Amino acid sequence: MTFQAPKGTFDWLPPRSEQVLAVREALVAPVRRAGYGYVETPVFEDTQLFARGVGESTDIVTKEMYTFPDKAGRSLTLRPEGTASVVRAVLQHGLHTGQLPVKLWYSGSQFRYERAQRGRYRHFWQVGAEALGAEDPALDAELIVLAARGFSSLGLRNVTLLLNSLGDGNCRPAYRAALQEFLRGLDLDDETRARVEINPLRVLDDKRPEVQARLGGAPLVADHLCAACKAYHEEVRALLTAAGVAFEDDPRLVRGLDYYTRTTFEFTHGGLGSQSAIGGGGRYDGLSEMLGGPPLPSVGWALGVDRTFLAMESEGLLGDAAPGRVQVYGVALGDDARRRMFLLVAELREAGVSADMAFGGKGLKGAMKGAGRSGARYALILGERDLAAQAVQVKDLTTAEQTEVPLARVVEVLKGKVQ
RNA sequence: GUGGGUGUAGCUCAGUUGGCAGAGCGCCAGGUUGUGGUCCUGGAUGUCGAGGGUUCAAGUCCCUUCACUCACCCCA
Repeated sequence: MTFQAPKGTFDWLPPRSEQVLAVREALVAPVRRAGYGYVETPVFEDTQLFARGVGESTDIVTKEMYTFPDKAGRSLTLRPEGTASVVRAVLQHGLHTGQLPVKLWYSGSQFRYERAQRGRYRHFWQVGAEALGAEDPALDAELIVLAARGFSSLGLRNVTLLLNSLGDGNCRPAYRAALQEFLRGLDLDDETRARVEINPLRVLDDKRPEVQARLGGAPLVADHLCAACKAYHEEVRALLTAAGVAFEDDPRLVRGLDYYTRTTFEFTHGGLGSQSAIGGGGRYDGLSEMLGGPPLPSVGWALGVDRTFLAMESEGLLGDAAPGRVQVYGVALGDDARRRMFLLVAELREAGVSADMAFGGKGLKGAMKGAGRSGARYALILGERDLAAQAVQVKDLTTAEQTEVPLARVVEVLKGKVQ
């Protein structure tokens, strides 16, 4: 062993890598059907984008970013999340000056410098969707429904949707002050006490039992929402109910990014251990302005691909049957036959038939073994005898039935067999 | 950043009061000189995570260190 993947990272290898690809596609499919367009942004951005967008007081910004100077001395950061980049791209290219909302989805690597554990890695994969430039509870509901459909299309049953509203610029300051006053009266450790001053809402999210025990009488945001926020939230709830998406009201659900306003939600799964969130998001009406743009009320989510994979594994949804990698596998004996097989395999691929062949000068037995392992339905056997007869043996590996087919017709015949 | 657990073959793991480095799976070859998946036979593969110490002798005991992993914190 010479090198290994950096701490907190891991490799996806076949056959699991094929499965994770399918998971990613399944999560994205509902969004694409809803008219969201694909956006791809750089893996690194100006550090200030995240500092201002995600929030200076968040753990992500204060402790978890991969920040580095480039050769010209610019401070860059590997993206710890996707929303800030999407908003930046929308503003930079003026997408918001066209018809609203702008609906976008993305899929890609995210990076956070954290101590790794099950379901939490320094390099992880998210798919995300954002709808920018419209304040409409139907948009919040649409995104939540699309995420729920993504999870259910994978067969996941043990998923819980938690829902809350954080209020807006009108009602949140008063709530924040009331909460702060309550929290200051509690006996808390220094770190938590500091959080009370910087971001009191996140204290509600603390999972430590001794902290939770003290939060019993804490004021809840639901009781402090202004009329507009309350009506908005009720509409989101009603739409979800109408769409048949079950949810739980969680007045303590806060989430760790500063830009959220009004609707927040999280999808959790019971099979993951402590890293139970497999997706989450919310409304971020003020983010555009924080990044120097015009008011652009928006909502979005990100779903964790790796965590969704783990959730599926815990529900036994992955199976262990490796899917066939190719439909046809070539076995050649002798140099002349090998050269001919090389061309035949290329012709098959051109014709739309997936094909592989034995490499490395294996004997017949070893090559046939390779055919079996490839998962191919058909093996093509070409020896000197067959070559002389301008024919190839086509063997059905599931029935062991073997027929001779003229070389000139074999592509056509196989095309018909695998259709 | 804090606390636990685990490091032995490619993988999953045994290894007794300290006494020749092991099994299953996988891989390779043969049984079958032109036929896989089953079966039988044989074979290869080790810095026992690393460094130091105790001992006639260390995978095993002691110290240090590294890696992985789980949990806390936080989050997808």
